[in-house]
Amino acid sequence: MNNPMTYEEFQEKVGSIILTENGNCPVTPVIQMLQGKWKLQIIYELCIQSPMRFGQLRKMLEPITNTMLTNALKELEADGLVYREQYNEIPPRVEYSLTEKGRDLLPVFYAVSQWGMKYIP
Amino acid sequence: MNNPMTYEEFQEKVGSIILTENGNCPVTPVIQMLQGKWKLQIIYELCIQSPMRFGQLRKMLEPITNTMLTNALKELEADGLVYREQYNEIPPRVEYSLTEKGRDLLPVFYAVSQWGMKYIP
DNA sequence: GTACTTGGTAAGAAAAACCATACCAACGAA
DNA sequence: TTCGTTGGTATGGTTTTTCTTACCAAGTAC
Repeated sequence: MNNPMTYEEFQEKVGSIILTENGNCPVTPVIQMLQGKWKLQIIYELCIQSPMRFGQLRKMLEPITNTMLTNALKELEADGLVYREQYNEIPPRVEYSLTEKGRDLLPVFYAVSQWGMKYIP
Repeated sequence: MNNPMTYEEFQEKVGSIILTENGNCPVTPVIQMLQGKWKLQIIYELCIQSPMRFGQLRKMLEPITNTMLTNALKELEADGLVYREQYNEIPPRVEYSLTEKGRDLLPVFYAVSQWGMKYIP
């Protein structure tokens, strides 16, 4: 991918890669899953350190609010990207980590960061 | 990436890949650039066929409105992903195509679609 | 018994994204 | 002269997302 492709080469790759057999785009639902102001940053923090407590995450993501962090984590958990472990202690302790499904996004991040390093100044 | 990594292996990859020298995340701005209900679909259509006229795109993306298509295309053009060529004819003719920068997103789409094919039922 | 801790909830306001509808300019065809 | 064409713009309304603020439960330290 370092030499610019011809348009014909590009077309060929697109046809075999982006389209699945039934003609649906598998990219859109993934991007939708990662949408929202905080989700990527949460995943990013959990890449760097895992597990992390709720309060730890909140401090890293300042100025995120409880509400937003809770909602984003719930959705990430519902999508199977994040695992939540609750300990029966007082004051409460809850730890979040990436699942294998979440960690498998690494090649995506790799591709994006390659692009970003080329094009983002 | 077909065999699950250990967490240590994962950490190592993250450290060398996702972080740029200055410590900023290059993933977030890319995802932000692709956010919005229509942008990915526009890029997708332009992958399949390029160049495309405004009206052609609108028909492919039905039920998109003029306003939304115009806005999305403007932003994609401002981000350098889409090229707009206007011809001095009546009735007007305007053609849109992907730039090299836009086409270079292909590895990203590839990585995403690999993930999607593994995890999206 | 009072204050402090953590990991949240609840309710409503503000902001952003999105949509519906109407309109326009300029030329060619009828 | 009127209609149809294309690629938009303008305006205002609805819906979705995000933010603000206040509150809670249950222990522990003082």
